[in-house]
Amino acid sequence: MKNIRQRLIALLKTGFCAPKIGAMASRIKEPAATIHYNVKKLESDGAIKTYKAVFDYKQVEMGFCTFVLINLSPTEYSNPEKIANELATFQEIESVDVITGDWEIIAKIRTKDIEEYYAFTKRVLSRPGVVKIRSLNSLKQVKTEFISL
Amino acid sequence: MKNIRQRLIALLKTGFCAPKIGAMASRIKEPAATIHYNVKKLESDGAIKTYKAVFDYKQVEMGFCTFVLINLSPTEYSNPEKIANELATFQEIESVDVITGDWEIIAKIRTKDIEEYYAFTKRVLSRPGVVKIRSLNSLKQVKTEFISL
DNA sequence: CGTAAAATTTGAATATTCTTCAATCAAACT
DNA sequence: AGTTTGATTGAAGAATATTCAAATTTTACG
Repeated sequence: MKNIRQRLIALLKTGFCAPKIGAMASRIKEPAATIHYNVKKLESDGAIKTYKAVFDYKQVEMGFCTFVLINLSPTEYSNPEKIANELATFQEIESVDVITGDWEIIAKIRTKDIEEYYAFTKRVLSRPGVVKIRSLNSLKQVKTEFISL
Repeated sequence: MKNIRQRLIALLKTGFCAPKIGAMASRIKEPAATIHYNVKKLESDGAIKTYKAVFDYKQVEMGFCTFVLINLSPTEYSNPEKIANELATFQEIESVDVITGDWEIIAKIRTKDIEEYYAFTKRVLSRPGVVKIRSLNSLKQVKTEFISL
C-alpha cells in the first residue's frame, strides 16, 4: 500500500480536475462544441481559476474548522495584505480576507483536530504584526464552497 | 448569442467537473489504473462531495463578499441548524457554520455589489429567529476555497 | 507466526469524451 | 448596406478514462 490516497487529496484540493463538456452540453441542450468554446473563453478570460474537488473534510483529516479574526499592529495598517498574503501560503488556510470593522483580517482554517489547531496557532498565528486574535470555532459545517454538506 | 456563459458558471460553481486521472498519474508517477482505483474509492467512501470550478468572482458577478455574524433568538438555541440549513439553500451563500462564542452562526455571502447585498439582507437575513447580525465586509479577497487569488 | 480473505496495484484492451477545424451565423460598427 | 469581429455548429480525429483479470500486498484471525 503506497498511501496514494493522501497524495491525491492534496492534488485534488486545489486542481487536477477538468470540466465535463459533454454533461453540460446535454444539461443545457447545446452542442458540445459550443460548450467547449464558451468554457475555453471563461478560462482565457481568467474567470476560472481552477477546477478542484470539494471534500467531506471530516473524512480527510481536515474536520476541525475555525474562523480567526485578527487585529494587526498599527505598523501594519498601511499594508494589511502583507500579513494576509503570508497567511495564504499555508495549506491549512482555506480563505483569507482583509475586512472592515473591528478586525483587519478574517481567516478560515482547517486542521484535523483541536490539537493540530493549537499547534497551528502557535506556529503561524503568533507572529510579528498580529497583536490580537479571536477564534470562532465551527460546531457544525452546514455548507462550504457553495456545497451543502 | 445565447448567453451560455452565465448558465455554465452556474453549473461549474457546484459541479460538472471530473478528476484528471492521467495528469495525476504522471504527477505522482503511478499507473493511471491505480489512480483511477483510488479516486473511485474516495468517491464511494463519500470523501469527495463534488468536483467544481473556482472563479475569479469579480469577473462573474460575485465580487462583493461579506461575512455575516448572526445571533439567534433564545427560542432557536435548541436547534441552530434549522436556520443554518435555511440559509444554506441560497445560492448567494458560499458557507454557513454554527459556531462557538458570542454569535451562533457565521455565513459567507457573495453578491455582485453592495446594492445586491443590501437586497439580500432584506430578503433573506431579516427573518424570524434572527435577532441581530453584524457584517464584516471583505475589502480584499486574498484566498478562497484554498486558492490564492 | 501462518494462512486465508480482503484490499490494492497493474498493463493492456476497450470505451468514452474532448478537441479541432472549417463553415455558418449573428452582432457591432462605420 | 458592407465589413469586421465574435459565436455557434457537425463531424473527424485525438486524447483520456474505464474496465478487467491477474498479480501483489495488506489485514485479520486462529
